[in-house]
Amino acid sequence: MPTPRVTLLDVARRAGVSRTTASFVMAGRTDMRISAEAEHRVLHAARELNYRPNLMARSLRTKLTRTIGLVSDTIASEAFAGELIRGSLSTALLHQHLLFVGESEGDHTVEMQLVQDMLDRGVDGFIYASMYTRRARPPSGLRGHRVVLLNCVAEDHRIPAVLPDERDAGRVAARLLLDAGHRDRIVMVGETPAEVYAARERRTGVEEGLAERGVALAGTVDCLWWPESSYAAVREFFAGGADPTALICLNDRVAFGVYQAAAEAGLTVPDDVSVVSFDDSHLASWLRPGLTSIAIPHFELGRTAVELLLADLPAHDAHRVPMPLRERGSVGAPRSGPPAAHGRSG
Amino acid sequence: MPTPRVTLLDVARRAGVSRTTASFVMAGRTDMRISAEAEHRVLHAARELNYRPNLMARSLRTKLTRTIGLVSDTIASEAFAGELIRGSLSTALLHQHLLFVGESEGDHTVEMQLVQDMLDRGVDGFIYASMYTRRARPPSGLRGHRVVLLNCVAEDHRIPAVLPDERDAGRVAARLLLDAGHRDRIVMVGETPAEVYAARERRTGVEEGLAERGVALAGTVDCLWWPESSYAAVREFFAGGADPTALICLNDRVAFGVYQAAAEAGLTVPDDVSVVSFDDSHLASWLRPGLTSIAIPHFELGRTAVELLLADLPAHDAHRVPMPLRERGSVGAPRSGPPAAHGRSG
DNA sequence: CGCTCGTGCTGAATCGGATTAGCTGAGAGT
DNA sequence: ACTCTCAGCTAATCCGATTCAGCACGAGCG
Repeated sequence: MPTPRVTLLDVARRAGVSRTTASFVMAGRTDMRISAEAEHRVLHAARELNYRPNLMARSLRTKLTRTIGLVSDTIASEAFAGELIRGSLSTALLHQHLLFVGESEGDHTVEMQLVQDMLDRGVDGFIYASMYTRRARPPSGLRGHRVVLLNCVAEDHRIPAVLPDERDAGRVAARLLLDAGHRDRIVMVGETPAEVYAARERRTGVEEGLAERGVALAGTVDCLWWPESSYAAVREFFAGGADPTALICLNDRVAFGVYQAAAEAGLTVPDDVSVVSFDDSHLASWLRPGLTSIAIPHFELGRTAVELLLADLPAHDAHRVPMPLRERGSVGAPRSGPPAAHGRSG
Repeated sequence: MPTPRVTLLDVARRAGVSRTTASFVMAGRTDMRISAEAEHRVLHAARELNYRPNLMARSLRTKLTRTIGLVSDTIASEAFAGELIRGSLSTALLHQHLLFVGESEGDHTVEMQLVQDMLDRGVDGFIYASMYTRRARPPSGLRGHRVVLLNCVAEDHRIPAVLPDERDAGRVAARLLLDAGHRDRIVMVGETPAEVYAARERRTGVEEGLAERGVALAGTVDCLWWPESSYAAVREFFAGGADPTALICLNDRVAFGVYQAAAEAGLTVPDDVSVVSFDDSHLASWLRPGLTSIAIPHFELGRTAVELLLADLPAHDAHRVPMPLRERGSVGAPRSGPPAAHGRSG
């Protein structure tokens, strides 16, 4: 039954009051005096008729739609995008909001069209999300509207942003190893170009975490953030006689390569060498032993962005979301004595 | 600059015509006579003022919002969900529509709330999507509204549905092997419970495809759709002296297990045994040799659902989307002579 | 007894478009 | 000269809420 929609007038008539009165009761407003009697009649009638306000009509008047636009560069490519959307979505729903989702695929024209289309539909605000943390230039159409950046920061820092707290994650990784007993044979694996936020922050965090207890990195293995690259670099590192007790990998793919190189060098994780990493991708749970990794909190990022948007907080620099440590089996105590001889022969 | 919105009245005034005339020009309607002169003035004014119609106001009158609700059970868990959304999204955008995205996580209450919230915002139609093909009971709130089912079918078959053409995919797999020269030593791997749509259809398709050329399956290896299960079952199969030239795996994870079992039996893919599979997940491209697999067309499924919804086609049984064959290196000609001896010793 | 005041409520305007009904002035037909 | 079209436009209404500006009535007060 495609029921003809019940309007406020229907409710008012049934309750024997004016539309105005019905409206005030439904809005729960107390600044206008309504008798308990009338209020009850209206609520009763609304329930009986199964009244649902027409949000388009309301929006026309109030300029509010209880609707948020999520504009991102990529939805499909990375598996975790789903979690990010899910976090935003469920939080929006909690606040009686709905989410328009749009993806630009990096195309600036598409992005502008999306923003326009959403504005035409009167979204109350925007979440402008990037799938990897970067410096971004949100489209000009967003100026003058409520916006929260997700996983990116604007050039002028005038827009509130939600970011994973990469620096703290670095500190956590450092402390984890220190607590396990490692000290001056901790090495970092992976390049850290200054313009890559996650790289810079993670490294800084690690160094800070170690410095807190008077320790410094024993060295760095420079390589791309891919298994092949880290495998090759770390194999050479071992071959050159290096003898770390722990390796901090800048992401799970790097750690994957490190596992391969360690196995080839006859080293066991974590007995001979401990490994800790960042991202907590699926890979981390697939590896043997399970890789201890510090997760990117995708769901929380989405949740926080929506909370921030709806709370309309002032734009301080950035809101950082803690990155949770997922401990598996790749970190242990360092070998106590001097290192056992090792090599390809075993 | 949070520009105060330009209204139709502003445009009309600037063009020196009435709101009515401006409205007709903007709507591009020809059933009302407007001089070329007036039309030009209106269009010019609209452009000058950068006029954008207020869609809430329009919707209030027309009951159309150019908005679609996508309600699904799961967004995050499966990686391919992104592609499905992306297909729907880009197609909607092409038709000047926007997409509300909602996920129920299987919770019926959440699902109902989502549908209500979307209806309150006047969506023109729904896409009710499932992340794996199944029989579904769309919530009662959808009754009387335009709906397309995506990746699921309703019990009463009264709602148009979009499904991957699994049966045709089965035929394609069969023909691929026949064309490569295989005939009566083709074996299927994976269980096919009647209630699992993909299983039933894929098997039927394979049998049809073979039957077209007078061939029948040489046998079936029964196992779950997971690597461990197929590995164990196929290993036993080989150990029992079975000697297939080709294996049709019911998905890529099954094929993964088959690769392992084949390697262990000293069989090379595709020289000793050809393998073809379904899904075309990432796994297929990761395996060596690359796995020839028949893809689930996620993007196309999303696209087709939106097209169907907007075209308002009558509900015939189901709209089937072709599953494209992705050829890699796992299918070759069968060994010509009698099978070489083989076993664990190679 | 008339006047103010507070309570409880209502009529009408408003938001920005779409749409219906009708008005005007020029040229054609008789 | 007098209707009759018809092209070309406009006034008015509607969609369904929110909200401003009162209005009636009874109690309290001097």
